[in-house]
Amino acid sequence: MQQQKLATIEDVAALAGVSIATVSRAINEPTKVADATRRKVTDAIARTGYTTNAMARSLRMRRSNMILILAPDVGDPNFSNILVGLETEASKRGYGVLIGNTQNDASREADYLRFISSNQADGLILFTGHLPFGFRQDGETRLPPMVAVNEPVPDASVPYVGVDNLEGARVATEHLISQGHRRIAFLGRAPGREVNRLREEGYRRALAGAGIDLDARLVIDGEGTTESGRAAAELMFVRDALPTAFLCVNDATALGVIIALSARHYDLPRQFSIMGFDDISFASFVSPSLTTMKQPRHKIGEAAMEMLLGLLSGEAPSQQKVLFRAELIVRNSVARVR
Amino acid sequence: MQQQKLATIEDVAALAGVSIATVSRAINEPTKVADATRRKVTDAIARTGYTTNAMARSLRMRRSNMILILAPDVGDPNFSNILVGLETEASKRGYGVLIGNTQNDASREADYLRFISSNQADGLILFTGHLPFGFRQDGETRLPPMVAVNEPVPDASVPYVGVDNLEGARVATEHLISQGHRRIAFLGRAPGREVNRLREEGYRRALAGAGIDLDARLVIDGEGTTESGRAAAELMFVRDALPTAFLCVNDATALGVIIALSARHYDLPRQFSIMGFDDISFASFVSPSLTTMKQPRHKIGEAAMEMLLGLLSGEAPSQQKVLFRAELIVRNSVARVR
DNA sequence: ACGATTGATGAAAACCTTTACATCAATGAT
DNA sequence: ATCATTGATGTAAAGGTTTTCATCAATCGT
Repeated sequence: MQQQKLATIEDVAALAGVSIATVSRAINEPTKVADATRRKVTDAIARTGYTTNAMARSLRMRRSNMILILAPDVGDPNFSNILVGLETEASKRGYGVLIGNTQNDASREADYLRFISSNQADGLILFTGHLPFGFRQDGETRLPPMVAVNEPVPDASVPYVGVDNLEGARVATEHLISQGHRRIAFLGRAPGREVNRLREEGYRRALAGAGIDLDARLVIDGEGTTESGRAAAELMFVRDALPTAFLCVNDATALGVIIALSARHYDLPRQFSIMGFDDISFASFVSPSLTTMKQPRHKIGEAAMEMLLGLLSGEAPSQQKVLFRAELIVRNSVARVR
Repeated sequence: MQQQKLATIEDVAALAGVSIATVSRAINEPTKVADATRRKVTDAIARTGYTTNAMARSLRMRRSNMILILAPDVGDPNFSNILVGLETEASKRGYGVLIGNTQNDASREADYLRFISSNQADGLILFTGHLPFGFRQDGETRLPPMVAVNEPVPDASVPYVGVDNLEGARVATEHLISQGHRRIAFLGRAPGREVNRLREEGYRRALAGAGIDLDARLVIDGEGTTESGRAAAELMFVRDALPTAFLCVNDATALGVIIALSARHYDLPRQFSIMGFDDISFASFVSPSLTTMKQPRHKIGEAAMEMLLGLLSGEAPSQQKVLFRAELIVRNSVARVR
């Protein structure tokens, strides 16, 4: 159809009056070719509009210089910023990225895995929090180089780059305590999810550190969605065990709490303080704007990609786990307790 | 390093006791091979764990069965749902997708374009609203098959799949009129942006259709961000020309308006009605929840991909422009005028 | 002045497929 | 019984690179 017969390395070689080997070298190892011929070659390249065929190159080199990013949902508010970091670092090192949107669907995961086994990608970044489906079956197949991000995977052999959730939650809780709060609820308990578990642990330690006894009725389950936040807040009213402040496992949950409390016509933050975690984009838009812990997403992306590319070039991972500190962002959803 | 010598078609052939040609046929055109041998081959494939090398295949076939999606920002709330539609249709037809996050950066666009010229992708989906950078220079280079989505590109030769903005804005405006509003503001005028222009035009036609004179002070510029929405609302107070209802060019703008009005302690929607466009995910979360026009994003994605794949197989595009109707979603941000 | 070293280049193999063409046996028609 | 047709399979070429090895000229050290 539209194949207008792209120029190949042979066309360039002919035009420049050299062999294809020389052209290849002029492109990839310019120092190994004499100045005069290099000029002839670059000239011929410009004239022909030659651009090297990535397929042929990958076939020969047995690697694609591509990284596959597996994400359950590219719409996730944490995703896009981390992605930019990943891309930045990858392109700096001559790699491209490829995004697979799995929707947590096993067959989609398996589909995307073929990118690896068919050499279309050399390494893997996992947002999914678990090994992709195809791998879980047979433990014996060698895992490709990969790095987890956003959510660690249970399999300990996969390095992880993320935020220090425990420490972050502790800082958040201490911030609330510093504002005089003693009855602080934790919304979003989910022992099965590593992130939630760690944030809860940070919360507990901060309370313990301040000598505050934990009221078990103030810890509510939730997976971290807005809806779960709303439901959790409602549940507190049903139980009639009210806190003065809500520490939410993430911003989405916090948003749900704000919605629930606004619907009950409370004056925020005067009557209740609310704290989130993540600092997703509209944490600053919602009203009251959300005091939260900010994940350094760009930096996380860069670090993860750097680690993966290191793995690819044979380096042993310096550490299995790289954690960045979350930063306290003070906005308007937390007030001093009355 | 981790290259443990993947099985090739030759290994399979040897194991099955046939030629590599037969293996290839058994995989790609199963009917052309006898049942007995086909069984032997599939068996051998299973035993070797063979998976066909996409690079070699693409090199030989001169196409990759990959589609490149160029998006300025994967975090855009409209993006992810359209993406799912694109992916669904692509994978149904044996294609994979590859996402390029351009950040509206010319050099990134050019980078990603090499995917096309180096045969790593066969076609292009554009979210960017313009031809990618490399193309704009030299008009003579043949454009690859591509389809625009979300935002049309000025170049008329690029087919477009999207929502009927004019009609949708008209319906939205008529909804406000049906609630008794006569002083309706339009926030987000930007004649240079096709989407904004069309929505404004729909607004104007609805007013004209209802015999309402347009008060020019009620039309405010804005590119469509939350911040622009907030600023536009503030500007109305400065001008002291207040409407009873705000038609916002999109939900992000509407959110800005809600923030501005809430900050001024107005009771919404009793004192002002607000309408958005797009139905992005948190339109239902914000308070008051947003009455808006819903884009059928999944359907748009599917249709766009279908059209692109049609182009790739040589079909002429049935139409240069495919528009879906937006659906009115009534929530709580619009009230009858008092 | 001569052999050894260096530097630049070319020939050809290898990477793994798909597919046009050839081959061969079996079937069908006369 | 013979010839044409069909169906299944194999052989080999082609797709565009990179890279090893060989070649050759020029430089260097003595």
